[in-house]
Parts: sequence; C-alpha cells; structure tokens
Amino acid sequence: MFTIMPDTLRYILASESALTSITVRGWVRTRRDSKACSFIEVTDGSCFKGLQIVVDASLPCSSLMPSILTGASIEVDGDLIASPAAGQKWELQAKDVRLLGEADATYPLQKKGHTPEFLRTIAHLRPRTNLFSNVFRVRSRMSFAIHRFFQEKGFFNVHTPVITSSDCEGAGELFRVTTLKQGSNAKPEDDFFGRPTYLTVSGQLQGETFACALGNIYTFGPTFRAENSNTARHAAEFWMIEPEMAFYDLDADMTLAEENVRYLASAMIQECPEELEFFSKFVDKNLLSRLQQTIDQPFQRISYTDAVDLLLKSGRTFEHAVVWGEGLQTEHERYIAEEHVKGPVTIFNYPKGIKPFYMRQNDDGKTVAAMDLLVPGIGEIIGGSQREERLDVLTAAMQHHGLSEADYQWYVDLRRYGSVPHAGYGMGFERLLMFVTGVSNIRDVIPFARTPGHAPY
RNA sequence: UCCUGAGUAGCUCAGCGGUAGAGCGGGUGGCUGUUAACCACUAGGUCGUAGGUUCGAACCCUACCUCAGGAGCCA
Repeated sequence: MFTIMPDTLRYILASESALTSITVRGWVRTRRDSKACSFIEVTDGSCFKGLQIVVDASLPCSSLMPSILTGASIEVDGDLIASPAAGQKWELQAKDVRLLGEADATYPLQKKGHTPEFLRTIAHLRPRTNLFSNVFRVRSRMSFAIHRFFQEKGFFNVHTPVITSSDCEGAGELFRVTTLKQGSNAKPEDDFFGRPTYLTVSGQLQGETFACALGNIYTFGPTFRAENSNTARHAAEFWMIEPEMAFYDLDADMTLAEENVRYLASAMIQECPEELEFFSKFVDKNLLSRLQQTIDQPFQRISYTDAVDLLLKSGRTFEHAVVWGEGLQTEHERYIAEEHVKGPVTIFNYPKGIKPFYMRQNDDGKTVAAMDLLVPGIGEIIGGSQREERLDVLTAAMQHHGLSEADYQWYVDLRRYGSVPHAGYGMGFERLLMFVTGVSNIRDVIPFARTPGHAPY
C-alpha cells in the first residue's frame, strides 16, 4: 500500500517552509465542522504536537467527515501551508482524505481529560493519549541516554540472565520458573534445569563476574520481585540499570551514581523539550526547577550515622522512632531529602545488620560501604555498595547470614582468583522516569504494569 | 499484608431513606476559519457483587471484589 516511507509529523511540523503535495497518516484527535470546511486534528505519535487538517466542504471526500470520529486512522494528501488562524504555525490544506480504519462511538478515549486510573484499564489504547505518548517517548529517549552515558565512559553492556538459580540475597521474593505440572510431587532435580530456578531479582552477582574481567560494565534489563507490594513505587516487573566497576571504592561509586542522575536530568531537558513542557504544565509544576537544581547543585552526602543524628535533633516527631541500627523509614528519608537537604542526597555507611552479605565491611566493624541515593518526591532511586572483596571476610559474612558457600562457589571464586576492590549500584529505571517526568505512579511509566493480582495483557 | 477512602450513564461526577441527575462523549438539527468550538433537542443506568434492616435502600448494616492514597518490603 505504501511505496515510500511516510514522513512523520515530527519532521513535517519542523519544516521551515510550505510544502506541496505531501501525505500524512495518523489518528484523529478531534474534528470540528464549519459551513465551508472541517478541521481535523491528527497525531501520529512521532511528536507531541498534532497537525490541523483543513478539508474544504466542496471536496468529494468531505462526505467522509461523519465517519471521521476521534480515534479513526486516516491518510491525507495536501499542501502544508501557513495557518491563517491562531493556534498553530502550519496546517494541511487537504486535497484528498482516505479513511484507513474507522473508530465508532465506543472508542474509549474522548475529547476530554481522563484519569490515569481509567487509562490503566485500557493500557492498549493509552499510548494514544497526550500523557502517555509523552511518557513513552521519554522512556525511549532515557533508555538511549542511559546506554550513551555508560558507553561514552567505556563501559560494556552485559546481558545477565533472566532465569537464574541464585538469589541475590536481600533483594526480595522470587518468582519460581518451572516446567513441572501444578501439584506434581516431582523433585527439583526433575525440573527443566535440574534445580530450582527463578526470574532474576538482580543481575548484580553475575555483573560482578564481568566487572572482574572487563573492568567496567552495566546491565539494563527487566527484573522481577514477587513481593506483595502495593504502592505507587513498586512493580513486580521493572527495569533496572546495574553498573559494576572494578577498582572502584564507595566514594567513586557514589560519584558515578550522582553523575548518572545528573546526566539523565540534563538529557531530559535537552532531548525532550516538548514533553518536559507538557509535564511541567499538567503533571508537576516544579519539575523544571527540580531538574535544573539537580544539574546545578552538587549532591549532598550524609553518613547514615550523621543522618540519624540530624533526624534526632530535627525536633520532629516521627511515626517511627529513629534508632541507630535500624533502617531509615520513608518519612525519615523524605525529611532528609525534601526538608533538610531540599535536593538529591546520598546516605552512606549503613549498619551491617540491615544489609546483605556481599557489602564491604568498614573498619569500624559496625557499618558496611553501602549507599542510597534519595531524590525529593520519590525517595530511593539508586542503591549500591562497595562489594566485599576479601575472601575471609566474605565467607564469614555468608556464614553469619546462614548462606552455604557451595551455593555461591562461583561468586566466592572471584575473591579466590585475582580479587579486586569493586563497587556498583542499581538504579530503578521507572523511578528515574518518575523523577524526570513528575508522574507519580510507577504503573504509568511502564507500558504494561505488573503488580500483585494484575497482569491482563 | 496492614490502615484509610471510593465504586451511580461510555468518561468525570452530583444525589446520601421516598419517581435515577448534570457535564463531556454519541445521534439529530442549527450556527460558526474552528482550536477539548458553540446553541437546541434526543438516546443512553440490575446505582461493584451477595446477603441483611426497613412499608420503602443508590443512600443504613455485614461480607466479598476492585481501585486509589498512606504504611511495610525495596529499585
């Protein structure tokens, strides 16, 4: 049907001059009729803006107008001319309009605002809305920016497995992967892989093996947690970026994490200006200033011990008591990021009792070289650590956590053969997207959200 | 999983013991280089589900389901 690749609206709307005899394809947003002509607003997804098409009532194709309802797909031949009316620079003076696919009155997306909750129930159609087309264009560009950030620094992208038999301890509940029939009493040895396997909760452990070979690596892929978490910030399937760097200590790790967040805030401003304008106007009025502040101001770093002190001295009464040795609660993190620092902040050197076995023990004997990067409004966006590279300390920690060395033999081998200091972190891609778009629910920044009890597509 | 709140027309909501309502969207007619156009008319509902209280329940009670906000777990 199409002999040439059609020009997108992104290209056409950026035109410096009028264009004759072009063809446009897209989906109808609205149609308004007047006596002499009809106005059709069309979008094709290539950019936020749509194109106004003017169909003269004298054209034969004007008889199609009653069937050109919101949601229909059309193809239009015409000339791109300067619009005589306010509201748009260009418009397409139609010569012929063809209806490609009609949409009747049952089309759920009307010419009016819809709630994100309703749009979640029609996840197959919501990318056609202003909000979601903007979100998913940003998602694509941020994904590319992440690869660019690491590739420009010479990092290698490693594809760690999705199916794994190792539990990255501390990361949460796992989804079991099996070919055994429900209710069968077959043993794990009879299963497809001859052992229990799961969907990965983190590529970190495998990432470490590649860092200890290629130097600096990163993973970027789907991650699965079977936690019964029902919040705006958790999904059972999400995408995570996990860099792992040989010869990095915690300080270098934190520096990279900060640079990473700053780079992506900058990419948002530079590469998604139309989308940013939309989000700043309709989603989060403070978005632009928050991104600008992220770029301009140095990130603060506060040790866990100092964080506990400042919380105790804040004069605030918190719902959960502030106790050294226990995790910081959401209200504590929010106070630090949103009221004390008023910007991104990294908390480091957490008590070892609340952190997993692989984090490097500090000389004080009480803390480990762990860090969390918190941003206002979202909380933890990055969590990382320097890894324990000393064989004896690692095996002792494993014993203390009740883990069998045999299960982690390959991981321990990294400390047995040419061990080096190394560090890494995990950044939640969806949380990053929430940060750069202002969208407040994780279900609205991932194409098809998987949350407890919900996987309809 | 816990706490709180909400489920009424395709969508957004009002009604809160006595005949089921509005705006948007759809249809019909009118007007207009219109901008989520405007004006008039019109069609459209087992009031989340199941029980209960009552002469009478969308409204009160109980259970369940779903969704949202907050909490925990974390990215």
